[in-house]
Amino acid sequence: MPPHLQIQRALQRAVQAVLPEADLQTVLVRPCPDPKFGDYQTNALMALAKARRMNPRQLAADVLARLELPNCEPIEIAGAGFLNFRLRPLTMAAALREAAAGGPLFFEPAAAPRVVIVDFSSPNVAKPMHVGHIRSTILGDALARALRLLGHRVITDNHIGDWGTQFGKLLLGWKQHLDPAALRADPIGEMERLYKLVHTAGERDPAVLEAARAELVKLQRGDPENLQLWREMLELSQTQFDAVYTRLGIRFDHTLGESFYNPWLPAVVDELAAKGIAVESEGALAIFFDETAQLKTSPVLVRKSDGGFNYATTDLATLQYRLETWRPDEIIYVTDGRQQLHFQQIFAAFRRWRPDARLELAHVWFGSILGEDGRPFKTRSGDTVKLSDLLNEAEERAARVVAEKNPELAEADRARIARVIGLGAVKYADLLPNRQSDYVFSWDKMLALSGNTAPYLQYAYARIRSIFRKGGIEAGSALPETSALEPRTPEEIALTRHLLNFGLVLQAMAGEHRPNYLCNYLYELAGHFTTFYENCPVLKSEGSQREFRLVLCDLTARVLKQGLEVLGIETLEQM
RNA sequence: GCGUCCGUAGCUCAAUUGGAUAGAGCUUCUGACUUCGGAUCAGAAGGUUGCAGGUUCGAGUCCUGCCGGACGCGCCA
Repeated sequence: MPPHLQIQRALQRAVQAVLPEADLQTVLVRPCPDPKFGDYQTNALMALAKARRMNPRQLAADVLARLELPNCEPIEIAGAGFLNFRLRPLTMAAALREAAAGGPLFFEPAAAPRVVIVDFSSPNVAKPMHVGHIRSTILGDALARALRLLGHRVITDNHIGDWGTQFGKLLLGWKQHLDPAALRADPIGEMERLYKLVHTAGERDPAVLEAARAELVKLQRGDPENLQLWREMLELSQTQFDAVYTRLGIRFDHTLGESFYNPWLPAVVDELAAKGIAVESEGALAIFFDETAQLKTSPVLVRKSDGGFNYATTDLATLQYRLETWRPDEIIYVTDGRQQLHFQQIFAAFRRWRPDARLELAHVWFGSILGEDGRPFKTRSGDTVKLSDLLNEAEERAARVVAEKNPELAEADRARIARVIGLGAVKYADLLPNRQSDYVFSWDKMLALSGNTAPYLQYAYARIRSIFRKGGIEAGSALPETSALEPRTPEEIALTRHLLNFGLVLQAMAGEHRPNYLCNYLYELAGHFTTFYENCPVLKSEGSQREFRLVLCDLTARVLKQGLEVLGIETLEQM
């Protein structure tokens, strides 16, 4: 078991002995902000004391008296009531050995795995995937990977936008203005052109809008011709989506679009009406809320006055289907922050509809991508940047740098390396900022290859692999005794301390759905490694010191690799 | 009007959700030994955390007011 969990559990037992009614979920340890205080600390006792009007230092003393931690140096109470823990060198050595011997890298897989559905990406049919889709796609994929690594059963589902009013305009455009050659050359581009054509015409001529609406009604009633065309649009779009996902290394367990749930919509609405949850309002069927100030601002419609259904209806039907099909413990929706009200409405409606369901619902939202002018992102022509163009540019820029830095590599290797570096840079740039901040899109920032970027982490990894190549050593081939694994120099100690925190950070990332925690951890890890690398020769050292340093290098490489893997980023032996 | 989120170094962003001296990258400047990859490293410079109050052992974080911005608010998804 990783040391921080040993401390945390001992601490929780001691707290329970002193304050039997305390919520142990709040009793957590974390890394010390400054090594001079120790390796780990807790500030939970101060919060517990405050809530009970107790003297925090007295509470700390009482807990301390019941705390048994043979793996730590004597524990001190500091400041207003912090407890600081310092690991004995042999404890660090034992933790390193456990991981080096093939155990988990400083984390403990979940004892009780949860079933978690991650709903992300969700592009729309007949539209190109643009930079706006990248955040949901990459963020959702990283969260799914983190939860999987921690031992949970993760189900990913791409809830694509394959139904709705846009198909009226698309069908009309397809029937009147389709250019078959253009469709073969660039299906999405052609469908987008058709949609815009009808949309613009509709703004001037109400008859066009009426014709589009008629096509939509025909589709919804199951007209064979329109259904056939709709399926064709779907298939063309799916091909494009798949190309992007393959490139990004992302796969979904399921792709159940909105249309999949059509058969259940009437029954869902009937049940909501029968239970009195949804009520008649201005000809439509609506659910009103008063749970929070935000929910009071507006009701949600589950049936329009013309009898049609909308977004909320589909989402409720989707919830029901997922609940019955997969029995999840949690569903995570990864979408734009503009949908916050919508998801609060869905969640609140669900609670009333299925009050007994033990299901956690999380809306993991992210900020908008803005242009350099600080306004929502558009290029000068008014179109957003296509995702495929962004990825192309990333690979091209990386290829230029690879050619410059490492011209002796074979051409085929260079292309593969440039691909890994370019895609890594894009993904990392997207995962690094706090997801809730709006961010300003910039080619140079998105595609930067130095500083706090994926290539910096990949470079640290490649350097370690280079040490093993140069020394003719197989990583993990000879594992020294625990006594030989005690860090001694300041650089060794700093690197070891940081390695030990990998599990803690993974847990925090998964718990709060924030991949930037892991990005920052890995960046700091690479920084500690580089400092170690500058100051502590590995291959030229001797005896047990050499063995220890090789283990440290190997573990650093493995944590970097696994951490990057969680972010969906590949590593390279050479770059 | 109501609601949500935000305002931190010249620029782009962090700050483990109330913790100890607010940290990085980019930019600028100064350095790096015939030692494992210079996509690197060491150092310098850069701050009244929008403004004014309040809460407490302790506030960038919580509360109130103001200034500024983005977004959302019944028949789109």
